[in-house]
Amino acid sequence: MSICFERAPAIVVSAGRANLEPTGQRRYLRTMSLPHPNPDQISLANVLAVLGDQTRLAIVGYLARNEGVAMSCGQFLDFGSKTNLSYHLAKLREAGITRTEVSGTSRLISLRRDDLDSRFPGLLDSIVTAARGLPQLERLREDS
Amino acid sequence: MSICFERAPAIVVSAGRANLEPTGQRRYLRTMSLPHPNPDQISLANVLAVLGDQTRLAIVGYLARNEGVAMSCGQFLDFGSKTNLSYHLAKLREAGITRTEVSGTSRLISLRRDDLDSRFPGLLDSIVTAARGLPQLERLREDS
DNA sequence: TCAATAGTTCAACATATTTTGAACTAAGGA
DNA sequence: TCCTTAGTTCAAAATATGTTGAACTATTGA
Repeated sequence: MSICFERAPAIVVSAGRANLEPTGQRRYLRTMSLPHPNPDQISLANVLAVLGDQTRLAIVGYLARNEGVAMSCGQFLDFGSKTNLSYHLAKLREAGITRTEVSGTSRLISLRRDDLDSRFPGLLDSIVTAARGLPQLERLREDS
Repeated sequence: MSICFERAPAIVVSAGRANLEPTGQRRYLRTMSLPHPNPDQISLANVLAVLGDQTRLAIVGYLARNEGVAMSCGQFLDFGSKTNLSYHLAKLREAGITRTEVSGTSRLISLRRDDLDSRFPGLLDSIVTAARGLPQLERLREDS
């Protein structure tokens, strides 16, 4: 069991059926880096919207409490199902909140602290601090 | 034209048809204060989710830039239609972000700065500061 | 080379959020 | 008393978001 490949970027061939090779095969983008927004493309409203979700807020809290430790997707399995987690982690990456690096068969997730701090000073810290008093990992499921 | 009465609290009589007197008449709650969450009921995830919307973020930015000035709902008409604004202002109030006071036929909206600051230190300031560089009032419509 | 592992994608469904206009109410002023 | 003003409510439609399982792929290790 594992999770966290995340959605490949939409090299759309025909709407709704992305990443298909001419042969009809899917094309995964494991070896290339996943799309991350540039710092100036990170939108405040989007960051807030993405963090306005129990699951994602808990994930970010967990990342903050373990900053510096390499986190692979599998470590988040308590937060949801494999598929669902893949979805949430993609949201976090696409919003510019996390960075995802490829490392062998797994991926390493980290907070984009520097980018967030310089773009929205104090925001991440105030959120992470406020989130400390919140349900974490084990208590997440039944609370929400 | 005007806006901002906000949804009356659900003194539910039968689901989906709230605030009906036995006579079948609607009951508005103009003269009583509208329901606001207690400080300890303000949820971080909810605050973020509610602010993760262009319109509401712009409203809060506007309130922050005019703190101390009494703001009636009508002043926000540039942010949306009467009905729609009523909806967004209710969301802000229900999340504990704003306070709504009755004053004659209109209502005065203000930020719950003290409550937010003590519950989530630094959060409001970092958001408002970050929002300063964002589209405001006039530019809001075409941007989003 | 082959199996196992890690994670993604798709499609379908479920649910929640936004947006509208028409109908409405409550207070205040003429 | 009646009109105007300010704002709410409802119901319906449009849209967006979150959740699932089955099918899939890429890399690694045996």
